[in-house]
Amino acid sequence: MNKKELNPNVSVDCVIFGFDLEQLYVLLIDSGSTESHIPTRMAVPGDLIYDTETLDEAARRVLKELTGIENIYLEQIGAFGDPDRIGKKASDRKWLESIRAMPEARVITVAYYSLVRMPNFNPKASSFAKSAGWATVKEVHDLAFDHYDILQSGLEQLKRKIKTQPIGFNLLPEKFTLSQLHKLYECIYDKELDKRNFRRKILNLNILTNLDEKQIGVPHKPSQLFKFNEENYKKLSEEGFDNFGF
Amino acid sequence: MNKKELNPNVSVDCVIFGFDLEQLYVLLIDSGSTESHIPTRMAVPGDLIYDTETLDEAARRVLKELTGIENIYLEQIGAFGDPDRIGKKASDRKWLESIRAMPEARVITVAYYSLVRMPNFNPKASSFAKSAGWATVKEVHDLAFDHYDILQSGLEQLKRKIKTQPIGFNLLPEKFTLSQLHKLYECIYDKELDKRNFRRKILNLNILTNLDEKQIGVPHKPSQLFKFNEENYKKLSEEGFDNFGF
DNA sequence: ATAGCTCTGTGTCTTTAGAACACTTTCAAA
DNA sequence: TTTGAAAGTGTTCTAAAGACACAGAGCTAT
Repeated sequence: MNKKELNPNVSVDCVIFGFDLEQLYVLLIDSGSTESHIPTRMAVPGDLIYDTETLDEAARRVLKELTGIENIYLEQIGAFGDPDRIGKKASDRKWLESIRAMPEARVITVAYYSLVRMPNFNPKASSFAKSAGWATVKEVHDLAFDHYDILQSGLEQLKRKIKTQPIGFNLLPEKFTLSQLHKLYECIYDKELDKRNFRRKILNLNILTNLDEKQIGVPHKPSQLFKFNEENYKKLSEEGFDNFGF
Repeated sequence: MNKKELNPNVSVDCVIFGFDLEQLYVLLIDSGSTESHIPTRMAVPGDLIYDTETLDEAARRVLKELTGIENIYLEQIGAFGDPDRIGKKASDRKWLESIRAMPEARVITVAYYSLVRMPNFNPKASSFAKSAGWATVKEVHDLAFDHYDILQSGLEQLKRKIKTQPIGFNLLPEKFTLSQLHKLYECIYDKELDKRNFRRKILNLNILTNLDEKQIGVPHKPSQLFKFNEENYKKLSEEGFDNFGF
């Protein structure tokens, strides 16, 4: 890939969600500045696009560079194009100057969100991130540029999408318990869901395979382990199903 | 607005939906070429953006230039950025050469859809449209560039959105009958909906005001006229309502 | 060994919403 | 005044959502 093909007008930004079986997280990078007069700017990872790649490819490139993983659930949130979006805050401009050839150019960004299995990887530094780490979605109140808006849009879209498609499994280990799935939905909606009703609904969909395995080493009654049954889900959605109903 | 500020890399395209109380329409422009060896290219209206305007403003500018109307329901569909999206078809390139200063440049487009009252205006020629006219959504099978994909995405988003928000009223006259509203939903979903169930549901929402007026001059029992009650809808949505349930 | 802690796992009833279904009324036109 | 065309109106049945409480199994601490 030739650096000359970088398009200075269009970037992609990726809201990467993770779940540690307790809380919902988002992956943030920071400017890592050692100059104390430049406040650290937390942001979601992103990069300018190359003129030879599609927008989805650009997003996957950013994800791969940061996480090393290639097959990640990815979906576009939309385009963000306020002419002032990257220049509103002085501290943002400082950072931009350090990473972009044309820091003053207007940049339209196309935002994506993706869902990953948190334990699968440690985010690593990359060309666009001096350091990277997980923050709980709840604790994030301010981000560089318009990234807070982007995060909220991504979260809304996740809430909407997870009602009608089984994308939550991308956030869980391959083998998971019903309680963990239950907790995931509670975290995403930020509200309690009745345990029995939740279990009834999800089991009636018949899209989980009971592995006849149990948790080991837990200090309480061990739970059954399940995995997502893709075939049954396909059958279900071919019948016109479009609602998990949570 | 200064032409020098045109950004050659980013455009907006607008899928404009209309409803004539019988069918759902989309507004298309064509190249209007008189040279018979260049096939007419139907497309949704769009234009490159200026570097000083937001994406929404660019879309509204296109809408205003084409229709003369300013306050139009508008919502972003998303970004379309395949590197080949405008150069795949030879006939598209011919047209591009006639309207763009840099016809070979890669252009990412941000697509919007909007809902208008069809009888309110006649689309007029503009800087980007030698002629413009309505086509029923059903009869459209092929459009320039990736505009057919954009149309389908817009239609999907409309279907989704109209389930949870009262945006359909933007397609109807200010005063409308329940049958007209019913027909609108049937057209958008392309399937029959039970008349009595539809009326019951929509009336129970209490977001319509009965105007105590009747249709005049119709060759059958005249219908009550209603209008959308914005205040009641606001109350309803503040209570957390998010489902029309069709 | 046993008492206590913690999370798992299960069923019923009530309420609400959706789906199916047919006939009478009103107006204009012939 | 008859006819045609759409308006307007209720009930029943079925399916899903919501509310709700206690026994079981494994680990730990004493």
